Amino acid sequence: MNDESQPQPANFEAAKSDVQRKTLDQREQMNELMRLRHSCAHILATAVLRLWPDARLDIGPPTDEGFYYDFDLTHRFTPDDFPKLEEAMRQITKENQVFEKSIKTQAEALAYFEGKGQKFKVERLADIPEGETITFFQNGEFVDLCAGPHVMRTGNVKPGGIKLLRVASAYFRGNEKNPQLQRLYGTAFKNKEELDKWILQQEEAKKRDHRKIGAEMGLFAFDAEYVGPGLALWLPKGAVLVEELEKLAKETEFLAGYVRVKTPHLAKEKMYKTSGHLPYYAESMFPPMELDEFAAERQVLRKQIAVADHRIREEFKSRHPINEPGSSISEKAFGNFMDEYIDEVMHGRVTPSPKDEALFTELRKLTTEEARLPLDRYFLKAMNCPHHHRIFAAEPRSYRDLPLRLAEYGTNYRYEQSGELFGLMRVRAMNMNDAHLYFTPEQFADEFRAVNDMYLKYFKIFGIEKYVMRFSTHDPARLGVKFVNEPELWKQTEDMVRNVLIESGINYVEVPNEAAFYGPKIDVQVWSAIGREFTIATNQVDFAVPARFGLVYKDRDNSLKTPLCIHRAPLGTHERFIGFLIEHYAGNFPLWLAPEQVRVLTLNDDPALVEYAKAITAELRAHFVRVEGDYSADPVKAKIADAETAKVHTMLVVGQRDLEAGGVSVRLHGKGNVGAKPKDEAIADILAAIRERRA
RNA sequence: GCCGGUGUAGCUCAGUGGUAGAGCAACGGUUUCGUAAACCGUAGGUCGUCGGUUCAAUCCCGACCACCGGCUCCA
Repeated sequence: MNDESQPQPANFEAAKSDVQRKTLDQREQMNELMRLRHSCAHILATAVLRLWPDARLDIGPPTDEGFYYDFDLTHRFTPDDFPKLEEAMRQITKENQVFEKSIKTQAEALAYFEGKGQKFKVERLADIPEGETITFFQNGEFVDLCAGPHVMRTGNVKPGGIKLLRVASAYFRGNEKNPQLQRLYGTAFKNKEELDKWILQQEEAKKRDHRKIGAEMGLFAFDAEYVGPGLALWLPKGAVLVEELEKLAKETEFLAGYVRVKTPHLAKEKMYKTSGHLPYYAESMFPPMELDEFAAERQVLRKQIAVADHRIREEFKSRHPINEPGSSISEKAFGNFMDEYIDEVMHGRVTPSPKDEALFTELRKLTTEEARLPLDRYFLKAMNCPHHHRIFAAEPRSYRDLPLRLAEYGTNYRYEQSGELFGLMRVRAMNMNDAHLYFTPEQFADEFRAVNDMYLKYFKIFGIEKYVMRFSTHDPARLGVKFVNEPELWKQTEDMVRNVLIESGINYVEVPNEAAFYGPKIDVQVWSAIGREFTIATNQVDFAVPARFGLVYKDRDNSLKTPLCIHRAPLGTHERFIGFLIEHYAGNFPLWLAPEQVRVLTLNDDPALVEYAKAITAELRAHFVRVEGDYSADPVKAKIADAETAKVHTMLVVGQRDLEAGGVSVRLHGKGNVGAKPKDEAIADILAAIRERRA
C-alpha cells in the first residue's frame, strides 16, 4: 500500500497490520444484519455520550458476532453499566431518529472534530484515501464520521434485539504502542426471538468447549501452581489421543518416505544465533539456562575489574576540581561522564591521556580475560528446524540422498504472553507435528504437492470440510528488508506454490507481504465446530536458513550446493489439533480415537455371565482394543448411563440370552441399541472400524 | 504484557462480618435388574494465596497468582 500521499498521523503509530480498509463498494454490499449492527454501534455511541458527554470516540464497526465501539473516557466501563446503557439505547430506538447522511470536505470534517476535541476521529480522517468522499451520519444529536450504510431509522432496531456483551480494551488502530481504548461489545438481531436463539446457541457452544469436555472426560489438566501455566498434563485418556494422532502421522509419513529422528529439548545459544531466532525471537523463548563452569574465577576477575575501574575514576577525579566544595558537577553527572569516557576508551574511539594509559591497559587485560572464560547458555527449543539442520549437517550429503525428509514430533517451548494462553489451543509446551524436507530445486513441486496432499488426506479422515489455505507471499519492494534478497527464488517458489494450489483445486487466498523472511508459506485456517477460527497447520518454504547453517550436498557435477527446505506441520501442534478435535467431535470420538473404545456390560453379576464377559474383554484387549468391563450387580440402565456419560464408543451388553447364543448386544454411544449379533462378528466389526479409522 | 470479569468439596452451584451447605461424582454396604441414572450410609473444604481493617474475615480493603472475555501476538 502506498501511504505516502496521505496525511500522516501526528501522534499515533499507524495500524500495525496491513489490513485493507473496506472500499465503498464493499460497504454497499453489507447485508441487512450488518447494517443493523452498524447502526447499533451508532446507537451505542449515542447512548454513551448521553451518559458520559466527555467520551472521545474512535470507531464502531459491525462484526460477525455483533458490533463494538471504541471509546476513550475517564469512567471505566463495567458490566454494571450495561443495564443503563441498554436502557438508553432502547430509548434511542423509540425516538426513531433518522440516519441522515451528509457529504463533507476534509476541511469541514477536520474543523468539526477538532472543535469537539475528538482527536481519534481526526486521526481516522487522515486514513481516508484522497478522493474518497467523506460522509457524516447523524441520528438525533449524534454525528459520526461514517461511510455507512445504515438502516433508515433507529426505530428499525428492535429494542428486544439488542444486548451488550462485554467490555474489553483495544489499542487504537490495533497497535500496542498506541493508547488503549475501552471497547464495548454488543450484539443485535432483527428481533428478540433471533437474539434468544443466538444466546441459546452460545450456551450450546460452551458445552462443546474443549476445556470443559477435557475436564469432564479426564483428557488433560493444567496445574498452574506446580507445573506452570500453559503446560498441559496429558491424563491417560488424553494421552491416547496424542498417541493415536502420532500413530496416524507416523504411518502416513512412513508411506510418504519420511525418516524419523530424535533431538534434545535444548541447544546452545550458537544454534539460535545462527538460525536467526536470536535476538529477534528471544521474547518468545524461555530465558536461557546459564552453565558457568568458571564461576569462581569469574567472580575474582569481576572484583579486579571493579577495582581497576575505580582507580581510573579516582585518577581522573584527582586531576579535575570536581570534588571541591562549590563544584557544580554532581557525583551522578560525574559517574555518567566516566561511564561514557571509559566505554569510549575501551572501544578505541577515544585515546586516553598517557597517565591513564597504564590503568586502561590493566582494565583491558582483565576484561579480555573475563570474556575468555566460557559461559554456556542453553535455550529450550522453540522450534525443531535448527536441530534438524544439524542432523543434515551431521553426515556428508549427496544429491542421491535427496529428498531427505526428517520427521519428529519434538516438544517446543515458547514463552507465550500470559494473556495469550488459551486451553490447549495456545500453550507454552507443544508437540509440533514436524518435519523438514531437504531437496533440490527440481524436486520442489513434487515435494510441495505431496505435503498438500497429506493435508487433504488428514482433512478427509477427520471430516474437516471448512478450511482456507492462506498463501503468504513476499513484497518485492521490501526485498533485503523484510525478505531475503533472492528475487528469482521468491518468484520461482511462489509460482510453483501457486500452481500446485490451482492444480489441486484447493480453496486458498493469497496474502501479500506476509511470508516468512526466508520464503513463502501456507497456513491452514480451520473453524472448530463452535466457530473458533485458528491456524492449524503450516507449510513453509525456506531457501535461506539452510545456507546460514552452511548446509550443502554434493551435486552431480561434484559441486557443493545448498538444499531448499520445506518446514511442514500438517497437524500443527498436537495440543491445538486435539483441542480442535475435541470441539469438532464434541468429545464423541470415532472408534479409532476414542479413549475408551469398548465397554462390556453384564446384566448382572452371575458368575457364568461375568466369566463370559471377561473372556470377551480379554479377547478384545489381546487385539489392542481399549476395552473395560463393568460386571457389577447394578441395574444395567445405570451402567449404560455411566458408559454414555463417559462417551464410551461401543457398549457390548451381555445377559443370559447372549451367553446362551454366544452373542453380544451392541449399543453405540449416542445412537442407542443397534441389536444383537454373534460375538465373533461384533469383534471383527470393531477391529475393522479401528483399522480403517472409520469416521 | 494491557483492559475488564471471576475464584466456596472432583464437578454444578447455594450461603453469611460470629470459623460452611445441596445435588452429582467418590468410598462402604445392600440391590441380580435387557439398553440414559435402585436404596441406605460414610467421607470430603485453612472458602485461590499473602497481607490489612476488626474483638472476630470465606464475606470489607489491598497486593499477588490462576482462570475467563477481549486487545496485541501466534501452531
